[in-house]
This record gives sequence, structure tokens and C-alpha cells, in this order.
Amino acid sequence: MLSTKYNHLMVEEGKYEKWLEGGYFKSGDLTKKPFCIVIPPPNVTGKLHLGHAWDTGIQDTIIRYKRMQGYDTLWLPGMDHAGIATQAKIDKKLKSEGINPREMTREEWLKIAWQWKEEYALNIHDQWAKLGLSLDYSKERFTLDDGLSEAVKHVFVTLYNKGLIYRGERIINWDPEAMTALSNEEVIYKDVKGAFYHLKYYLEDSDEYLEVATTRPETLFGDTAVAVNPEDERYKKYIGKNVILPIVNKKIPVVADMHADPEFGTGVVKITPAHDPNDFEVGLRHNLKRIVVINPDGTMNENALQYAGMDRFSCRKALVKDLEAAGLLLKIEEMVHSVGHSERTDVMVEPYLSKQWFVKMRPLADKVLENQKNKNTKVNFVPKRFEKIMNHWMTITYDWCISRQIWWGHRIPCWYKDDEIYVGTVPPKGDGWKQDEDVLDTWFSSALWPFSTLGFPNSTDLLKRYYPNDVLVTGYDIIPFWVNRMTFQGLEFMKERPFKECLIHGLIRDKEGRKMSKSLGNGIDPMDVIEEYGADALRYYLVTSTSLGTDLRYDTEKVKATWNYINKLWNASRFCLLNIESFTEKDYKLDNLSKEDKWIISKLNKVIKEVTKFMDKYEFNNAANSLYSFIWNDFCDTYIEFAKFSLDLNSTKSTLYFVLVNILKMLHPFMPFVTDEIYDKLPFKDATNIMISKYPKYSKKYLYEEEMEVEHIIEFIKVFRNIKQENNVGASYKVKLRSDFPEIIIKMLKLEEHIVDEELAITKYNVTNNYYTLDLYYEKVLTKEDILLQEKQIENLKNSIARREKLLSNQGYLNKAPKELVASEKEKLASEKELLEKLSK
RNA sequence: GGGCGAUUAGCUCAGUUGGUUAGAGCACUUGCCUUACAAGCAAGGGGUCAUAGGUUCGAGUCCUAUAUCGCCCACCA
Repeated sequence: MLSTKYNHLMVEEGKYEKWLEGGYFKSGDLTKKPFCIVIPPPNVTGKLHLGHAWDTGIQDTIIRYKRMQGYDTLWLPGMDHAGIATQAKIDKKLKSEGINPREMTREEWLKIAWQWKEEYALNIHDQWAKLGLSLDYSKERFTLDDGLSEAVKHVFVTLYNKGLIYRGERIINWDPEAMTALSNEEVIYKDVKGAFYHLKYYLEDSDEYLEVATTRPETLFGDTAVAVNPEDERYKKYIGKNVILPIVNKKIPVVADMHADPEFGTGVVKITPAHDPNDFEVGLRHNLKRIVVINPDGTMNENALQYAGMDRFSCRKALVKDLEAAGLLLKIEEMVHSVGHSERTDVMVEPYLSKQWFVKMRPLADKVLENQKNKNTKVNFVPKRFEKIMNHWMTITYDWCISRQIWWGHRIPCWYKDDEIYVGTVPPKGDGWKQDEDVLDTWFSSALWPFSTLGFPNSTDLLKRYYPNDVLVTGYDIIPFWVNRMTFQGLEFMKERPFKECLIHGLIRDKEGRKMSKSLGNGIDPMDVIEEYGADALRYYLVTSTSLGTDLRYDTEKVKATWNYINKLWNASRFCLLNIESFTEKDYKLDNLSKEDKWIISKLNKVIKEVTKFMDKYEFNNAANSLYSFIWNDFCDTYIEFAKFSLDLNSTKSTLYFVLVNILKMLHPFMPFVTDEIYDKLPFKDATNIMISKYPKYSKKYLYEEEMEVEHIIEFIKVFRNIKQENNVGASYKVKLRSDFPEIIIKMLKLEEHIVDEELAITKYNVTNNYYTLDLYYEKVLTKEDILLQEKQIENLKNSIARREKLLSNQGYLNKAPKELVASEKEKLASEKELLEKLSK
């Protein structure tokens, strides 16, 4: 039997192991229809956070629902090597141990990295277990495992051969901390206080100068021209002349280029082709030299003359000081401008000329845009509005820089020998070939996740059965990084969308609406929440408290409220179990049912219909709310109270059992642990475990036509209690029944000892809901307040009647409103009028 | 500059083809230890649905402006 109070620790203890032993998470029953979700692989850098709990909670809810509906569900687990992030963490750890990671050999370092990965993978497995996720571990993958590496190589080589991957010298975003190139998506723009430095660039052999404004004076060592707009009257005369580059004292030309905006700054732009993407383009147009002045680690190189070796920011300071001393600094204008920062290391990225590998995006993106126009083959976003984000990104896309100068990742399958280049899935034969040192962007492998995990590039049975995936669940923040890229790679290599539906949830914020972050110290460890309130409470709260796509403000009070809800379920179950302990399958029959039995079953039936509808639309909040009010209000507060008067009847026991089983099943996807515990205690059941039991189905046979009769009984009980309390009627009162009263009302209100036949000469109150009427007699003189109260009741009624009469006299309403609505309005009006008459007799 | 979202009770949020007098949890008031649950039960108070127009028989819901907050994208010499 269940203990008197819900104890989440005891309930959740050992359950996950039991599920694993039962093999319930395994996919592969070919007699069933397949349903597949691949997990967004968490990074092997650390612990799972609340966002993961939310994301995976949603997926497990879907998977458990589908599994109970009879699908062959594959929820494929896996992890991401997370190149830069993981390497940064490992390096940091090594440094803290006094080891310089760059002095290690690549092989030595990788050995440590794999140890790290094993350690963190264990953590993550442990956390998945705590969360109760029904993942099929027999199919688990890692982005760096052999199979996935094959897929990566295959994709790289194929795209290369198609001309969709190329190597070239471009301005890329350089992270001087991690010392690697980044893609545009890995750069986060932040507003920072900076300055506009106005410098004098003297014209050759002249006292005249051009005023050049720059935010990055230290790049002037790489200037190879200054540009003015060809239409700019102020500067037309200087075009073709030379200016003297300050400090460097070198001649550079004044060129005419549209890039210079006469409206912006001074209208004169210094051109540094090696350190600015726009200047790079200008340089191409004017055939300018590209001079790199910064080292990969962010220090100045020899081109910076006496500043060589200084950090880029120290150099800026020193240089400005020297310029000022030389009279070359006109003014410093403070300004706030947005500067790119590395997503992972948070240092300012440096636009940097460098030879990197790129994916040519235009043809791939066009395929996505084309495919999204086809209703039957597109990726369907839920909520729909997120489709625009993908479309927008695909429209404006630029080539994707995929090479990274780190060690942790897929090595680029390209070999060099003198001037020869070889790209292939296996190393070239012969001596002297040297493989490219770089690895691929982490997202290059993540982009293949929906099919690389299923055996691609081989045409496996798994791939045939589970691709495209049915659903992908992720946050809106990684649509550009991941969803977009999976989509174009899926279309390119599988000729089909990677998943039919893409569910987008929001971000978790703290109670004040701020992002959870380490620097704010407002992060919450899901494992602590599980310890305090249980995984069921956490999951239910996360999955059901917002509609998809919106952010969630994490509120401990709500987790607590969820715990109370589970405790309520626990106790209701306890009540049921206490009364059906010796109940057997033979006794279980849904016949000879009372009105109340039929009523709750009918209500349950409607809830099944509603919950199923909501679940199918992924509206978990609505599904859960509908279940909540049924369980708490209809089942616990009403039916169980009714049932207490007929617990000896088989019909009551059967009804209790029937309702309990069905609510347990519907709750199971949201709170797997506690529903398993209770289901297990049932005297008999339809499956060895609730997670493989059959999901409830709506059935017309449970409809109860006289449902309203019971509703009227419930309503009367409420009216009576209300009047009793509002009028301060104590324990001694009498009632005279004026209509036929069902036993259940008399029992519920405990009226037996209060019933009299005659009229009494004490305060009388006519209690009615127009279906049941009684006179309530009690010892009290009617005060002015009481009379006011009665008057108020009458007034409310009059107002309501007036409103309805007006509505029903409106010809437009009568003509256009649905018939049922009009009929029910009429009925209500009649009943209100009748009630008014009685009250004001 | 372009786009998206939010604005509903003191707080956090539902309200998905426009249809009774707008809901929930928490908080609040009153009365109850009624043997499933006091982490509970019973009853109650609390909202001009951001503002202004419009469409409609009927608007929290649709349209047009405006305001405030948040996010995304682009630009930023």
C-alpha cells in the first residue's frame, strides 16, 4: 500500500534501472509504425542545465505518448564533441595544472581529451537517468565516433567534388584566445564603448591633410589606401594623389570607391584589406596589397614596427599617445559601437585575412527555400512563425567558414604535397603527403546528425526506417546554427527534409526574466531541483507551463505547486487503492452504474478526447491543464466525495479503478516515475509496465446523456454551502425540502437530521438553483446586511436577465449566431426569470 | 534601419478557426484537523484583457495606428 505522503526520493529510486532492465526503451519492433526523434546532442563540456531538462523533457513526453499509442519509438541518444568549447575547457584545466597544452603533441593532447570525454559522458548519462529519459541506448552515438567520422568525410569529399566546398583566402572572424577561425554565427555582437579616432593623413609633399576616422587605429600599419566616395565634391580633387601613412611614413594612394559613405564619419576611410571585410572588397577592386599586422594570438607582428609584440589593445593605447605627440591626432570622439565577440571565449574577434575552407552556401540554401514552398515536403515548424527565421537566414546566407585551427574535431580530409592537393575519404598513396592540420567546425558534423546517427553514408535499414525523423525539438536560439544546417545537408544528401516537424521552445530565464548565466550566478542545477522536488515535478513544470516558442521564467514556487499536485494524485490513488485492494479482474465491470459513476466516466471520456487532441498538436500546457482540472475538481473534489457513500458497491469500485487507470496513463508522459509506482500497485493491470500499456481512447459508449442532471446536483450543493456560509448559518438549522431531492445531495450536505416537514417561524431562506429548492430555517434575525445581500442577488439576476433579453432581441444575433447558442441563451433566460420570481415572492 | 514576440488578477502564465458574465497556480479573506490528502477541504474577494480608432449581431481574439519591454537580423571606416 502507498505511504500516506508522496515521497519523490523513494518513488524515483531504482525506477530507471528497472525500465532499462525491462528493455522498454528499445526500438525495432517492425510490426509497429516507426516514430523517431534524435536528441539534440549535449556538449561533452559539462553538466546539463535546466534548458536541457526542458528540451529533453518535451521529447520524452512525446516519445512516451507515442510509445503508449503503439508506435515503434526510437529516441536516439548521443553527444557532441563541441570542438572549441571542449578544447577551451581542457586547455584551461591543463594550464591550471601548470601544463602548456600547445607544447604537447597533438596525439598526447587528444589522449587527454578522450579521457575528458569519457568522464563527462558518464555525468551526462547519470543526469539523463535522473531525468527518467526513455532513450534507446543501444543506438547511442558520438559525433567523433568512427561511423559519424565516415559520414563527415563522405560529405566533405562529395561537396568538394561538386565544387560546393573550396579553400580560399578571405577575411574571417578570428578568435585570438582560442586562436582559430569562427563562422559568422559564432560571433556575438555586443555594444561596447569605443572611440572614433580622427587622424591626420598628410597629402604627399603638402601641408594639406585628409581627416580619417577609425575605431581601430592599430590596423593603420596595414593600410594600403584611403578611399573617398567618387561623388564627394570635398575630396574629388585628391583622387589619384598619395597620402603619407602616419608613423609608418609610407605613401599610399587615395582611391575612389563607393564603399566610402560621405555621410559617415569624415567621408574618408582608411583601407586595410587584411583586417576588414569591406576593405578586403575595396582592395580587390583597386588591386591593393594586403598587409597582415596582427599575429594569431592578438599581438602585433613585425609590420607594426616598434609596436611589434605588443597586445593589440596595448598597441592601440601606445600608438594613440604617439600620434598625439606627433600632432597627428585631431580628436577622440567617444562612441558606442557594436563589436563582435567570440561565442565561446568572449574575446573580441579580429577580422583577419586567412586561408580557410568554406562551404558555398547559395546553391544549398536555394534548395531549402525551394523545398519550404512545398507543403508536403517542407520542415513544419511549431509554432509556425519560426519558419521565417530559417527562410530569412537562407536568403541572406554567406559562405560558411568550416575550418578551425584546433585539435578536437574531425580532421579535414585533405592532403598536400608540394603544389598538389588531394581530397578524399582515405589518405592518398605514396610518400610526402601531409594532411591539413585543421579540423572542421563542430556544426559541420552536427548538421548530419539526423542521418549520420542512422548509418549514413551506408544505406542501412535503420536509415530507411527512421529517416526522415518525425520530430526535432530544440530552442529558437540554435535555429541558425543547427536546424538550418541539418535542413540543407538533409536535402542535399538524403534528398528529403531531415524531420517532418520542428518543435521550437524558448529559453529559460530567472524569475526576473534574465538569462541564466554563470556570471550572474542565477543558474539552477536541475539535479538540485530533482533532489528537492523530484524529476516528475520538475519535468511536469517545465513541459506544461508555457506554450511552445515562448520563454519560461523559472519559478521554484511553481515546482512546489507541482509537487503538491503530485501529492494530490498520490493521495487520490491511495484512496482508490485502499478501496479496491481485494478487488479482482473478475469483479471489475462497468455496469449497474449510478448517475454519478456515469457522470465521471463521461467526463473522463471527454478529457481523453481533449488531451489526445492537444497532445497531437504538441499543446502540452493545454493537455495538462485539462487533465489537472479533471483530476482535482471533478475526480477528487466531486466524484470521490460522492463515492464515499457507496464504497461497498462493485460499480463504485470499478469506476474508481477505471478512472484511476486512465488518469495515470494520461499523466505518464509528463510524470513517468510516480505514475509507474502507482500503476504497479494496482490489483490488476493491462501491461507489465505503464510505459508500454495502451494509451486511453475516447469512446462513444461512455457518453452519458443525463450528464446535466449530475451537474445540477453539484451546482445545488455549491449554492447551498455558499448561502449557508454567507449567512453565517451555524450547526443548528432546519430545512424543508420543496422538490424531489436525490439521496446524494442529502448525504453530501448531511441534511438527514435537519429535515422538517412544517413551516417554521424563524428566519427562512429560500435556497434554489432552479432544479432543487429547499427552505433553510435558522436562528437569526435578518439584518440590514442580509437583506442587502438578498437584494444584491436579485439585482444581479435582473441585470443578467436584461443582458440576455437585449441579446435575444437583437435580430442580427438571432440570424447569425449558431442555433445551439441561441437556444441555450433562451433556456437560461427562462430559468433566470423563474428564479427571480421565486426569490422576490 | 528590417523583422518577430510580449503587454490579461498583487505575481507567474493559459485563453489556437471571433460566441455564455475572461481562467489557473501562487498570494489574499472567512470557516473547517469532514479517517485519501491541513503540502488539505469548503466558501469568497480581486481583471475598463497596454492605449486609440475600425470591422462585426458579437472582439482578449481580426484590422490600423501608438506606447512600453524583450529578442533576432543587418549596418557601424
